[in-house]
Amino acid sequence: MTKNTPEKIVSLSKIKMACQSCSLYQLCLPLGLHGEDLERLEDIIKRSHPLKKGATPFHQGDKFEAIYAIRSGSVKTYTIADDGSEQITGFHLPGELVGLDAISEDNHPCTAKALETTSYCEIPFHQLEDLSGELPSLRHQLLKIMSKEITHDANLLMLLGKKTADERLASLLLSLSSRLSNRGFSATEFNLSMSRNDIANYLGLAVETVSRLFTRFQDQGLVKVDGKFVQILKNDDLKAMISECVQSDPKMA
Amino acid sequence: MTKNTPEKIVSLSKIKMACQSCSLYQLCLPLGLHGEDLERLEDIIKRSHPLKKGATPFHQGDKFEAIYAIRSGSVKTYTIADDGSEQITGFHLPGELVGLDAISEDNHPCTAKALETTSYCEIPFHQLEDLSGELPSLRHQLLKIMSKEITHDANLLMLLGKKTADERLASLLLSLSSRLSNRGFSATEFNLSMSRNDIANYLGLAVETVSRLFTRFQDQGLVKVDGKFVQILKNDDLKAMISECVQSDPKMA
DNA sequence: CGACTTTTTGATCCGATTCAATACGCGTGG
DNA sequence: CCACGCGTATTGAATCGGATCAAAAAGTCG
Repeated sequence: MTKNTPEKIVSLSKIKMACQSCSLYQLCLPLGLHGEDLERLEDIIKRSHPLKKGATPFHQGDKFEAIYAIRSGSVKTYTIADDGSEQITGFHLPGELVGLDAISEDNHPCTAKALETTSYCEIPFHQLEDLSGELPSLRHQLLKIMSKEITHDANLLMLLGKKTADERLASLLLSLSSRLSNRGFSATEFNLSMSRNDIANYLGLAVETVSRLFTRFQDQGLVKVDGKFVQILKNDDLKAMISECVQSDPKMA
Repeated sequence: MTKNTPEKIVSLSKIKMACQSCSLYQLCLPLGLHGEDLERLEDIIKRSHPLKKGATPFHQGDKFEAIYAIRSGSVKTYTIADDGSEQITGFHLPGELVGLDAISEDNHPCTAKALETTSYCEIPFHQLEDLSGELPSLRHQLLKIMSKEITHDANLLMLLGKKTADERLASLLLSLSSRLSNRGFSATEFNLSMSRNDIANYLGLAVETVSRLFTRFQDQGLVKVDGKFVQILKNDDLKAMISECVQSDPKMA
C-alpha cells in the first residue's frame, strides 16, 4: 500500500501534463487557468478510450452534447450531401477541438471520423458553458478559440476560392506542418494520416491532380514524398507559392 | 416640460424596436433576453452616425475594441495581401455582426468598408464579455452566433472549394436572398450593393466570368438583371443548381 | 498468394481565365 | 444641357489549367 502513493502522484501529474501539453492547452492555459480553476475544468472532462481508425465519435445530425479535444491521432470531419457524396470540412490534429460548429443548431452539422487510432477527451458542453460563466478567462479562451476558427476558415475560404492547385496543396502542407510543430512534432517531416482521396476532396481537386502535384513538388525539390510520409525540403519556397498568388488588381478597394 | 415625457417614451421604445427588430435580434432575443437584462445590454451599445459609402469602421491590424452590428446598408470585409491585392472575405447585411474574427488575435484580421450608406451599432467587446458572464442566455447566444459563423464559413468553403462558376454565383444570390428575407426584405428582388468586381473577387472568379454568368442566367430565365438590380425568377432552379453539384464518389467515407 | 483498394501516369476534353475591344453609366465642367 | 473622360460592365477569341476517361502500378489485407 505504501507504494501506491508515489504511483498515484505520478498518474495525477500525468493527467495534468496531458491537459497542459496537448488537447486543452489552447483551451485552458494561455489566458491562465491555474490551480483550483484548472482542476474544476479537468473535473468535467471525460477521457474516453481511443477510437480505432474509421470510428466516428459523432455523426451528422447527432444531438450536440460535447466538444472533443484530440489528444493523439487525427480526425476528419465531413458533411454528406443529399446525393450521398461527402465533403470534407477539416482535418483535426492533436490539441484541436472538434464539434464547436454544433453549438448554433444544437446538433452536429458534420460527421467526425478517426483517420488513425485516436485518443481524445470529451467535454460536456453545457457543463463547460456553465463553468465559463464563473471563470472569465475560460470564457474568453472559448471565444478566442471560436474566433480563431472563424479566421482560419476565412483564410481557407480565400485559399480555395481563388487559388491554383499548386497553391492549395502547398497551403495544406504548410498548415499541417505549422500545426504539428505547434504541438511539438516535427515541422519538416510527418505522416499524412489522410488518403490522397481525402486530400483531393478537401482541396476541391481531382485525386489525379493531387497525385501529380506530389510528384511535381518532389521533382522540383520542394518536398520528398514516400507514400504517406512527407518531408518538407523548401519551406520558404512553399510559402512563397501561396503568398504570391493573389491575382486581383491592387487598385480595387 | 410636461410634453417631454411622452416624447421620451416614444424615443425609448424606438430604441428598443431597433434592437429587437434589426441588428441585435439574433444577439439578444432568440434565447430570450428580457426586461432588465435587455436594458443592460442596450446600455453598453453605442449607436454611431451612419458611414458613407467607402468609409471604414475598422482597418486590418486595428486593435480590437468592439464588434459592429449593421442596422442598415451593407459592408464588405477584406484582407490585404503582402502584394497589396485584396481578398474579400464577406458581405454583411443588416442584422449581421462584423468583427467577431478579431477576438482571437485581439486585432482585426480584415478591413471593413461600407458598400453604401450604412448605419450600425458598436458594441464594446470587453463590456459585452463581462456582461455575458452574468447573463447565461447572452453567453450562449454569443457562442451560438460564432458557431453559426463557423458553420456558414464551412459551407462556403465547400462551395468555393469545389464548385463551378455557375454554382458559385447561384449560391451567392440565394444567400443574399435568404439573408435579406430573414430581415424582412424581399427575397425575390433586391439591389446588389457590391460591384461586379467585388462579386468576382469574393467568388474567386474573373470579372468577365461573373458578367457572362449574369447574362446567361438571364437568358435561361433564372433571374432578371438590370445593372445592380436583381430579380430572382426561378428560386428552385437556382437551388437545384447548387445541390446537385457535389461530385465526389459516394463510396468514399 | 490473390482480390481489392489506393496511387500513379498518360491522353483528351472542357470550363474559366486572359487578352482585347467595345459599350454603358455617371459625374464634371464647358 | 450636352460633351468629355473615367471607371465599370459586357462581349468576343484564344489559351491554359485541371477534370475526366482509361489503364497500369503499388499497397493492403484476409
